[in-house]
Amino acid sequence: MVVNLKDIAQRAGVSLATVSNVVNGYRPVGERTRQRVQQAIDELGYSPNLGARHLRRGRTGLIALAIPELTNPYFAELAEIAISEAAALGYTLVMENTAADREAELALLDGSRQRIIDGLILSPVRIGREEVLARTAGSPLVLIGEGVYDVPHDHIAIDNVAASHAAIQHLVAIGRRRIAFIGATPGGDRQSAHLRVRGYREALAAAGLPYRPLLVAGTEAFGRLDGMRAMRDLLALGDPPDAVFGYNDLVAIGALRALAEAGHRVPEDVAVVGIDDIEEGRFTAPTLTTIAPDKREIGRVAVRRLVARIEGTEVAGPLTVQTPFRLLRRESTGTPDA
Amino acid sequence: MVVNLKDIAQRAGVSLATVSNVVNGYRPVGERTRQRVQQAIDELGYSPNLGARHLRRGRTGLIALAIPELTNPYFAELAEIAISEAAALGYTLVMENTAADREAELALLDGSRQRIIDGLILSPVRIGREEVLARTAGSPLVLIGEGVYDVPHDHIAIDNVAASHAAIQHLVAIGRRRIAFIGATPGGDRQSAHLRVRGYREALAAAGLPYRPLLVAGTEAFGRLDGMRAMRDLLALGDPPDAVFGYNDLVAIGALRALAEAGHRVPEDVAVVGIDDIEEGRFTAPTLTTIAPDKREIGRVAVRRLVARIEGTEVAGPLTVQTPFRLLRRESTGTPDA
DNA sequence: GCGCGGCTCTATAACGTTATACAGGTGATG
DNA sequence: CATCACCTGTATAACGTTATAGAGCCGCGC
Repeated sequence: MVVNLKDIAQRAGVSLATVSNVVNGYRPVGERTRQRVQQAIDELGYSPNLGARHLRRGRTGLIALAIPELTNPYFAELAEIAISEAAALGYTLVMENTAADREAELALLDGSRQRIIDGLILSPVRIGREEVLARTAGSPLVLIGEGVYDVPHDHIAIDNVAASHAAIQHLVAIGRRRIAFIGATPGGDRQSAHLRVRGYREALAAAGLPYRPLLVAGTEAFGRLDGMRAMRDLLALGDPPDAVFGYNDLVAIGALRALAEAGHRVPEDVAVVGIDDIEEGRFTAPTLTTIAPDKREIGRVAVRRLVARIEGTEVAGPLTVQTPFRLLRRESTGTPDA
Repeated sequence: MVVNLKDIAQRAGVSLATVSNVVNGYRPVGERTRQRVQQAIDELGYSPNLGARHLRRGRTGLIALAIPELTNPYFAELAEIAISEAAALGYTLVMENTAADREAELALLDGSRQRIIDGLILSPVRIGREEVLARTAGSPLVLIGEGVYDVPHDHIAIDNVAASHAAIQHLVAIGRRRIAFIGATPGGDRQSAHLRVRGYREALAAAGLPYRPLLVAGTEAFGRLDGMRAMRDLLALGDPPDAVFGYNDLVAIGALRALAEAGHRVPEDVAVVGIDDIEEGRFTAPTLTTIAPDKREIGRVAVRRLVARIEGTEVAGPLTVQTPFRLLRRESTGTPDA
């Protein structure tokens, strides 16, 4: 049997409204009656019907986290953090899988889906500034990752150019000169790829190294398979690279596999660096040097900002938050950290 | 502005109830009026308020998938499948992370959480038959994975004993004699570990090989780190194994890492097999032989069964469904499939 | 011509909650 | 002693939907 407010009210001999006030403290209740009501709640085991509450309040208590692929460990780790953070704030997080599909992202931005969620955390991949600005749905939106949008929404991300720059700088520091990049997008439609290429070029220039277009490999997607294929192509060049920087850890891990298959030693012949610090990279042979974003920070700030917007709480700080990152040196660049 | 049934009714010049009937076809509506209403819906862009609908219907349209860890790629892949299957059936799937915690699993089984979801798909880890039977919450429950429960709920899983047996059989077939198992639980509290050890012992016996307790390594959890540590311990034995079967792919991948660090060749010195067929295993060096469960089938059947129970539809077949699996031979056992 | 069944559509009462307006009682104040 | 403000608690109207009961209309059969 399901217990509702009316049952409690009868049991405690008070009105419906009083019970409601005890439950959510909207208005003060005398100490004696409060105790009687509380006792009735405990005895009957009441928990509010969220559907009804949400109908009345106009909110559902649900927020969505939309990511391009759950099977990318980076996003799985991020989701795990966001789920627990949301739960701590009294919200339930539902995952949306956009599959890096433009239509899916657009549908989320102003779709009917919105009727059920109070707010959306979106990791956009295929859409840009215009699409975000054209958004009609009223519920709060927080963007994570990717590029620079300059839109009236919170945006949490690392500085992609600086992160890429740091990775290349490290490769230069260990003496590499022919450094390749895997994971540029032909059409330039993934902003973060564009930014990471920019950091790559800036770092090369800063080190006085030439920019060789042949060493920049485009990929269709950003998984292990893409990295492996691109690495094979690079190895087929007359003068192959002595280092590779992957768009993310998955791509870099695919490159590791291609290098192993072709009999090249890592890092002696080719050094490899990725981005994301997924756990997998701590167990590859060799272990993978990577740029580690602060996933916990990203997940927490994104959820907190969103909830603050939903509840109309004051939010401190600028719209765009750049979260810190650091370089983790492992075997794939030959110089593991202590 | 948010459009509701009343707006549509006014616009189309019909009653509220008629619009509702057009929307969800509860009762027949004349062709002419249906068209007028449909046109109004299209023009004003109506989508139902799910909170209100759910309050009225007594259902929320939400189902939960509770798994021990989202960062295990096996579960991430499974979740991706379940999410899309649920969406296809008109349900929204929310993820619950039990973190392999007994209290969390119990709370899900009969907790207040239930008020918001219509049904639960649970991958139990720390609870057994009694706890499931003691469940008080009324909403449907579907179990996935793990052991044999014999409870009045649908249960989707592979035959763990047979799967384990098949893996060992393969190792025997390629000539291995000292076969270790990594991922037994000391207390025996994870049922599937128990079953996989049983399959291991049965296969050894069938091959006329002795059961050596020293070659069965327990682990705290079932991640890469656990596998790595256990493998190190096995290598420290006076007479190390010539093959290893991991509780899952993650454990096996940890073992691969330990073997590489210690300078052992795989598969020449030690062959390695896992279970789960996570994508990662197709890119390790060497690639990982594994038992591949049919994840798509598991995810689909679990969601469909649950939805059928929720909606009171007739369900064919027995409560316990054993989904198929197959052995994928890769480099870590030296005999890749064609 | 009248009654009756069948077909559309309408009016309305829930579902369980929260917020508003109001009522009753008490203590302080003029 | 009357008045007023305050504090607790109550009655009730929403929120947007669906399901039930019933009303109007038309055609058919006697």
